[in-house]
Order: sequence, then structure tokens, then C-alpha cells
Amino acid sequence: MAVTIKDVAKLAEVSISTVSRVINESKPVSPEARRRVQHAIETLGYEPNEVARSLVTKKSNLIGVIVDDIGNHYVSQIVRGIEEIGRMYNYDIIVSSSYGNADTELKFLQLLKTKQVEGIILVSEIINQGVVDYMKKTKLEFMYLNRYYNVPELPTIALDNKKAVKMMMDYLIELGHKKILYLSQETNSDNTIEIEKIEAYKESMRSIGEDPILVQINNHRVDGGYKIGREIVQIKEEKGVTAVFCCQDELAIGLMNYLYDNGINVPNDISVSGHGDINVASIYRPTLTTTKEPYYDMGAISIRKMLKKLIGEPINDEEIVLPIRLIKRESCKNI
Amino acid sequence: MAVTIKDVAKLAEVSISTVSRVINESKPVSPEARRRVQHAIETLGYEPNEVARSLVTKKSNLIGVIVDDIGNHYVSQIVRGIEEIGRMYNYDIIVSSSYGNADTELKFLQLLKTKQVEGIILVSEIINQGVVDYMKKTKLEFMYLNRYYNVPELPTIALDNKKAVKMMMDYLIELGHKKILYLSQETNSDNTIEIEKIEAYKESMRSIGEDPILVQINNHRVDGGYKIGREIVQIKEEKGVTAVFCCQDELAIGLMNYLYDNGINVPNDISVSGHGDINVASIYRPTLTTTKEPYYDMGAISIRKMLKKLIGEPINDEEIVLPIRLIKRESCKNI
DNA sequence: ATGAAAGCGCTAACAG
DNA sequence: CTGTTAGCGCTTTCAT
Repeated sequence: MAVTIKDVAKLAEVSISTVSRVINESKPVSPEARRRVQHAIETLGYEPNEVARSLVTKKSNLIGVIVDDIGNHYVSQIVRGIEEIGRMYNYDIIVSSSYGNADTELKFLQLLKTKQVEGIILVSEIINQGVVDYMKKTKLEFMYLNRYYNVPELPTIALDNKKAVKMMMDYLIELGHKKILYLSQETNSDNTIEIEKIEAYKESMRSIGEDPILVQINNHRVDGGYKIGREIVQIKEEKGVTAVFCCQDELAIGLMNYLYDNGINVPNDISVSGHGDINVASIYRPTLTTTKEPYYDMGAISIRKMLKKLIGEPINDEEIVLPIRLIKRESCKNI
Repeated sequence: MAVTIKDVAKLAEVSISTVSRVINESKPVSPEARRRVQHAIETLGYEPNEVARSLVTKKSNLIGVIVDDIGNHYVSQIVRGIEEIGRMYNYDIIVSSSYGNADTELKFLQLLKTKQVEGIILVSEIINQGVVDYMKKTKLEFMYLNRYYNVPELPTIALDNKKAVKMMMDYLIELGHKKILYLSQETNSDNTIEIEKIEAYKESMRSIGEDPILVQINNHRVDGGYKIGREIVQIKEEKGVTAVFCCQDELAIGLMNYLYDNGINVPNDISVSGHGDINVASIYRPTLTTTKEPYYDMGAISIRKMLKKLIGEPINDEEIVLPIRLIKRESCKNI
């Protein structure tokens, strides 16, 4: 059996309350008693039982984090941010990967609640009405981080995606491109973030008097970009496309792979750009021009907001707008 | 206040013991009582408090996972394996990133223990005597997964690194290479895994009557491979090196970046191979020839072993030797 | 089959 | 400043 507060009290010849007091520095304790208690703790190697503590204080110092897949690089960056800031406030995180399954997300939500987490951060790629409903009726702190959907009913950290698209389009146009193809993903729901990105793209094209050249795909992974390569090359030939702007870096990388494998040189034969700035973006050759989504910061800010609410710190409700940065690299060149 | 077992008991007009019994199916309960309890649980939306439960059962169903950096791809793959298998046994994981700091690792170890985790898996890149000492005197389940060091005193999942090196060398030799440079990392301690890899490399070189061409570096990241590029190219010129075998994929990618940026073509001008098969290895162009380290499996197996011990399942002590596979890709060609 | 009661390890009034 | 006491929500004897 592990050593408990009782053992410490006995050895130090004080009451357990006194021991509790020196552990938590919750109330003044005489120097003498404190010394004895500390000595007892040392010799016994006492470590407080946080579970017991949680039970009475109702504070678990635990945040539940449900993610799509921790193996995804951008996800792990968000988690990194969450964890690092959580640590500063003495919070630990329990992570679970749902692999995009709505039922799993909901199951984890309930599970985490039984574990008495004080808040939950959901990093998802799907829209899950079950979660929305569940969270609305429970008073748990919550944050919905979704890369693809806007979730208006629940707190989230939003990015100015329209602006990101505009910045990229302006840059491409500045490089002399006119026939710019936008590789997007299918918009299967009204609150898809892609809808506003597509809108921004079309607007840019209109502003230079060009017709939009839009290709949509239902796979936003690297292999999706690869598979659509053939079609893109075909359109390039037909319409004289000089630049492909992909709605996600993964697609851009996959596309560049296809182009490489088929002897088409980026950026000499065609320019390619992405969105996100995942880690391979700067490692791949040619390096990928993209707009940076501040994943780490998204995680950091979401938990900071949550924790501030939890510990009752004044929370400045001024919407923090995360800056979007254009990262110019090798994959796009002037024409 | 959340609804407790008491509320359920009251509504169902039974004692809390009975409620507990139906929740846990620990003892027979009359159909009638069971029905009433279940109904009460439904209407109240009761969810058991796992913290309270843990306190009495001494089972937290929590495993602590301390990693170097969750943002590292190979680390996140290990965590994925841990999490997915843990889930099957109804275990959750608490993850913390130590960023390679020994004191932090130890601090987390203690912290996790106070949280009553039932076991700890440490995914580290350093050797930490403090951890070894601490774990030897506590009875917590433990698993030490280290990519760079052998940790003889504590349970771990080892890979046959010598064999991996031999396989790669055999392949390179088969392709006609003789002047093979091995880019290794500095071996600052006796139990560095690199020592046996270097040994295996030297043996291979000896077997074809060549002198080893060894370069050591103290940075095993992508940028390390990039920075050493200049030196490698120089040695290539001097000694007629035709292939560079890097002790980690990250180094190989960095090196290929340097070569690309300096107009040296892989694999036409020089072959490059790695070790690990991190995700970029197959995404990068040219794709990287490497030996696969089964990260996901390492995580999965380590927690499975731990959980079996925890739930008292018979554990087959036959050393599971994880298979090492040679992945032939584009970065190496015959000469 | 069921209830009463003890207790897991700890915190937080409450007295003194 | 310190000890006593009452729980936190739950499981688990021990009777009945």
C-alpha cells in the first residue's frame, strides 16, 4: 500500500489537517510543525493521491482532447500547443483519436466526462451534430477546432480563410498568373469552410476578368492530390493553366508527386501552392509556397481561453484573430 | 451538481448498493430492481464518476505516456499504437512531452504517479538514470521505448538494428556500391544503439574489402543532414563515394535537400538511404530507400504487454522480435 | 437478492 | 495555529 497522508501525520505527530495544510499551503502552519511534516514526507517518500484530492475538490486538472488522428502532423501540432500551455497551468491532457467517426467522438465525450475532465477540446474534421447537442446540455467547458467546418453554435478558434485565399491569389496574380486552377474539396454541407474559400477564389478570378477553373475532390490527403493529378494535367493542357492553388498542403504535395513522377517540373512547367504549411511543406523539394495556418497557436489559444474561464481569470473577449501569413517558397514562380 | 448514484437509488427506490450492482454487473439483481434502476439512470442521465470509483478500486484505467515530442512523426505513430490498443482494454492515456529534458521526464513521472496511472510508457531519445532509479524503486508498470539507447535495466521493445544495417548494406552492395559512407550520430555513451549499428556497418565494409567511411554528427534532425551536406560532398569527391547510408531518415532527407539545392541529383549522382521509414520517406521525391522501424507496432506491443500484466492475463514471455523490412525506393540505384 | 455501513485518501469547515 | 469531523461518490463486506 502506498503511503498516505495518515502515515505522514503519524510520523510527524500532527493531525492530517496540518499535513494537508503544508502540502497545499492553504493555511498558516507553525515553522516547527511544517519542518516535521516536511521531514516525514521526505523520509516516507509521500506523494499525494490526486484522485482522492479530485474527488473532494472537484478539480481533476485534466482536459480531455479528442482528435481526429494524432498521427496527423497538423493535429499533433495543435495537441502540442494544448499540452504546453496546459502544463503552464498545471493541467494534464487525456488524448483520444476518433479517426473521424462521429459515434466514437461522442463516446469519448461521455467517457471523458466520467473521468471528470474539466473541459474538452475537440479537434475534428467532420461536423457532428451529436456532439453539438451533447455539449449544449452539459456545462463542461468546450472548444471545437475544426479544419473544415464552421461550427457556429459552439466556441471555436476561427481563421480568416477568405483572407488567406485572397493573399495567395494576389501573390499568384502578381507573379503574372491568370489561368489559376483551384483544387478544392467537395462541399457537402452549408458550413464547410471551403465554401467561403471558393467564393474568395472566384472573386479574385473575376477581378482579373478570368473564369474560375475549379476542381473538387473528396479526398484531402496526399494520395488524393496524386490521384487527381492526371485530370489536372489534362485541364492544364486544355486551358493553359499556369498555376494550381490547392486548398490544403497535403493535396499540393500529392499533386507535386504526380507531376514529378510524370516528368513535369514545378515550378518551371507549372506553379503549385497550398494552404496550411504542414511540416513537409518546407522539407519537400521544391519547397511549397503556402499560407500558414498557425496550428500550434490554435491549440495554445483554445486551451488558454478554456483555462482562464476555469480558474476565473478575466478573459478578454476581444476576438483574437490569428494572423495568416503567406509563405513564399520555390514551388511558385513568375511567368 | 451532477447526478450521483444516490439520486439514482432514490428515484429507483433501491439502495445505492443495488445501483452499483447493476452498473457493474457485479452481483445478481432481481429483474424488477434492475429495470427500475436502468430506468432511473436513463431519465436522470446518470454517468458514474470514475474518480470516485478509482479511489476505492485503485484502478484508474489510465496509462501515462511521456514522450520526447508529440509533434515528431515517429513519436505520434508510437502514441497511436499505444492509444489504439489501450482503448481495446478500456484504458485512456495521459500524454506529456518532455522535449528531451531529463528533469522534465522525472517530474512527469512523479506527477503521473500522483494521478494514479497504472503504468507509464516513456518514449525517449535520451538516457535518463534518474528515471531508471525512480522506476526501480516504485512498483508501477513501466516500458522504456528509446530510439537511440539500449536501456538494459528496464523493460523495453528492442529492434534488431544490426540486422537492419546488414540488410541495407547487402542491398547497397548488391547494387554495386563499394564506397559507402555511413552518416551516423555521435556515440556519447556505451549503450548507444548507434554503436552496434556502426559495428555492423564496419563489418559489411570489411567483408567487401573496403575501409569504412564514417561521418558522425550530433544532430539527428533534418537540418543536421542539411548542414553536414557540404562535408559529405567533399568526401564524395575525395574518396569516390557512391552511396550514403544515413542512420536516420531525417538525416537522409536533410542531406537530399542539400544535394537538391546544390544541383546534385539523387540517385544519379549519388545514392542515399535512411533508416526508420518516417512518413516523409515515401512522400519525398525521390522516394527514400530505407529500413522500416515499426513505430506503431512498438507502441501497440508495449502497451499490450503492460495491460496483460495489469489485468493478469497470461503473458507469453517469448521475446517478440519485430520484423525489420527493407523498403526499396528511388533514392538508391545500381551503379 | 438487498440494505447498512465502513472506508478509499483527501480537503474544508468548524471549534478551540 | 491546530485537531476533529464530515463528507466527496463509489465499491464492498457483512448481515439479513
